[in-house]
Amino acid sequence: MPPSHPPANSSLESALQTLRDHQARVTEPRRAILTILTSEHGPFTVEEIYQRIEKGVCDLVTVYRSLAAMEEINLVRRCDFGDGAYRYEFNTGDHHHHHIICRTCRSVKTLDFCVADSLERMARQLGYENVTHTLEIFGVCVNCQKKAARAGGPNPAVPG
Amino acid sequence: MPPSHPPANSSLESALQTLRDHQARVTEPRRAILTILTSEHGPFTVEEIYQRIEKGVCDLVTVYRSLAAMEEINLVRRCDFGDGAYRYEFNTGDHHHHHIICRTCRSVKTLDFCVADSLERMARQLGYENVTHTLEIFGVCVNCQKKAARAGGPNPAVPG
DNA sequence: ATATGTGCAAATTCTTTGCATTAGA
DNA sequence: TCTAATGCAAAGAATTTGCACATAT
Repeated sequence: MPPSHPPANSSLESALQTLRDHQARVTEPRRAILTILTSEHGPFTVEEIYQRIEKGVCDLVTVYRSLAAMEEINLVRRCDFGDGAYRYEFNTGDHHHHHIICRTCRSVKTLDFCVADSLERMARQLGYENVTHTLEIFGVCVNCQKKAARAGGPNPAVPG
Repeated sequence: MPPSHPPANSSLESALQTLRDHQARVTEPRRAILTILTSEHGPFTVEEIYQRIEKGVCDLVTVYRSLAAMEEINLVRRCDFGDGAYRYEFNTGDHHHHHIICRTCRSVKTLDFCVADSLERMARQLGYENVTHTLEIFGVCVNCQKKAARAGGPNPAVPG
């Protein structure tokens, strides 16, 4: 018999604890947001998170405010895919990773390591403190390449 | 090979030529924008570029549209410092570089090399095409550290 | 001559703020 | 209790769009 199961969602639990540790309150909206971010992976826009929350639980503005508060205590990380809307993802400790974003379908692949640590180190050597970085990679994924090929081939064939 | 063009303000001239090569027209606003971007270094917000242009030469909207057109043909590069406004800089060929942005005073230092080429290569190996990336480093510069120390350092040092 | 670029005004989109009310600790 | 968090409405900021007019090629 399993004695005491590790909590079904330990990330969620420790996230809630992190809130408490920072004298931030554990409210229903925050719990809902963190439930989403600790289970589904991949950065979401504020709107996307909002739509995943059961209707009526909270306002869109609350999602904005909660995420801002969570970013401040490093519970979540804000990503910028350069399309005008910030995205948030759960911050799994200091295990840094990065994304490859498909420029066409906006799908996201996660790269589980980081090449920029050396850059951060250099920034520190230049005298900077509190160094962080953002790095995103963009491209067109295989699927979208295929679709494009099927649709309008490499030669649009404009008649003379 | 065309005969060697005299490199007067070579960056500006070749930028204008790039416009022509893409059947984009060389207008006064565009010339003004490129003059700024090829002489002053460091990415500027649209507003900053606009304010550097002699008053009356063009509308703010034209700066937006011109920069968008120029980005499409890779004449300029768009940077994102995560503060809500995009920034543009002249794209010096494929010689990639990156920035260290001071989180406090927003000053920018340029790093003349790039560590992310390997990441791009990997993205290509994963099947992605047309791969690019964005990478920015954030920190607090030496000056701002000093100011902070002078102002309200870790120990307010009440005399007596 | 004609497609391309521009100005002006208004619309869109994402995000933030003010303030009265609610609810965690 | 008592401060932090929320809802609602409205403001704000950056960017985009529509359309008549101007202009580079």
